[in-house]
Amino acid sequence: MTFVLAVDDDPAILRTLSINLRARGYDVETAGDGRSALQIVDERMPDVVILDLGLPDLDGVAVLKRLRAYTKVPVVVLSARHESDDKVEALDEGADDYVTKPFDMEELLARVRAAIRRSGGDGAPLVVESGDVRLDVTERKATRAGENVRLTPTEWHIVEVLARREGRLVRQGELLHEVWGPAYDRETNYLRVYLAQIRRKLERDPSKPSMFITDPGIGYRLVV
Amino acid sequence: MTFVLAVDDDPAILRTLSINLRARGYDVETAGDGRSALQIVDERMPDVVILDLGLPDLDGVAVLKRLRAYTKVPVVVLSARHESDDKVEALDEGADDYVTKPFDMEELLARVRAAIRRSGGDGAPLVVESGDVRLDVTERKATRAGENVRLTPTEWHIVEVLARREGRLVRQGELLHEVWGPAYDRETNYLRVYLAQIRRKLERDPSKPSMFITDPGIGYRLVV
DNA sequence: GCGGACCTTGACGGGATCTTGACGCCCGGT
DNA sequence: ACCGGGCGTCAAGATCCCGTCAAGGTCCGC
Repeated sequence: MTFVLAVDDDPAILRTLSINLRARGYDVETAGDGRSALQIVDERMPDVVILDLGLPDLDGVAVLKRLRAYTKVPVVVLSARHESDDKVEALDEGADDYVTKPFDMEELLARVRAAIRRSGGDGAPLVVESGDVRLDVTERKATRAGENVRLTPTEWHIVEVLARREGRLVRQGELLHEVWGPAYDRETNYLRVYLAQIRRKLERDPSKPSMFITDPGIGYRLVV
Repeated sequence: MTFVLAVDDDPAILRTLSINLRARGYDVETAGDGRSALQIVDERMPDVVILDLGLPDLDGVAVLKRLRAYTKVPVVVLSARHESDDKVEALDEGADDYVTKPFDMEELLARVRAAIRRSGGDGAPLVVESGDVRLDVTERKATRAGENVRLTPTEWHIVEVLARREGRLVRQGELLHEVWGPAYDRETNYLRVYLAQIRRKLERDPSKPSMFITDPGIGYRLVV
């Protein structure tokens, strides 16, 4: 279910958006101010955000900035006609598209669809190579000396997190949160088990890892 | 993916068009008035436009004129029976074909296909061959060892999505969104059922698929 | 309104995958 | 030398996911 977050201070608009989006089969949540919007994003990353620029607490642009600090979720901005400065600023800050109020619902829906399509499309394909090992993360294809190697979903998930920060340290807690969810903090044995499996499949000498390096007491890193 | 823009002021007709076109594997966007139609064309040139002549804001002919000012995108015009003047005028303005309301869906689809074909299509026709199996996606023709094989619309839709990304991974969610709509995310049993049917019809040994490969927990891919 | 093709939905067995606990090793601190 | 924390390894049981089948249900043409 595609999950849409709509943010506006006008309950009537939220209602209209909600009804129309739900009628098209989207899962919708609404927020009346920036604070709760950020909270919702935090606990359940939407597939797209519809963001009004005029909010009671935080400025819409401020919300966008905060979002962009840690996610690339597509954002379609709503702006009243006279707020053209804000609009430009919002696009600069990484909004994906904008619609001016009063807006035509069909147009908004079209732009939402377009935003989802673009984001679901090709993010930069993520490929890591080291020695005779090749990891195509977006395609979920791993080869070693030309041979296909099968990784399980969880193994891929871990590899993906490490690959996205290739060379940099990823703390144990971050890995656990990312792969198993925020409730997991101390189950470092999961990491031990899976890193061992990954190494067994990919490392030349699994007992002397050259790609998947342990930083004892801190975390792991993927070096090429 | 061939991209169709449907323009009509009647939401019911848009819905019907949308459903039928999507079911045939087209990517569809809709517009309820001339202004948003032009906007969509502006941001993402369609491969064909279905244009109703009776629109709330701009006249359909006016829309067509504006389109023709900068593009040769094929346009199939919809016209109510009594608007014969408009129809003639539309053809003069460069419409490629017309269909009178109430229209037969199959006829409209045929004319849409014809318009796309005349315009040179959206690129090379999509054909996949593997072993003794041949899949002509654009023509909706499947053969196996020379024998015709019948695929249902939904089966074709799935095959098309996989064929357009031949060799690459298509995630379960993408397939579900593409074929069944954004509300479907967890109905992976649909995929299981249909992939089984497709394999039964096309694979040499359906229990050991060589074309329609499962990536457990992630998605499917079509390899040749 | 009848029949057939197609789609939806639930159930189930088997196999892959995940979870969990136990154990031994290395290493730094005492 | 002893001890404890952190790590790698292993294996067994639980769980999840896939392929398969079959029973309705819906839609469309005759």
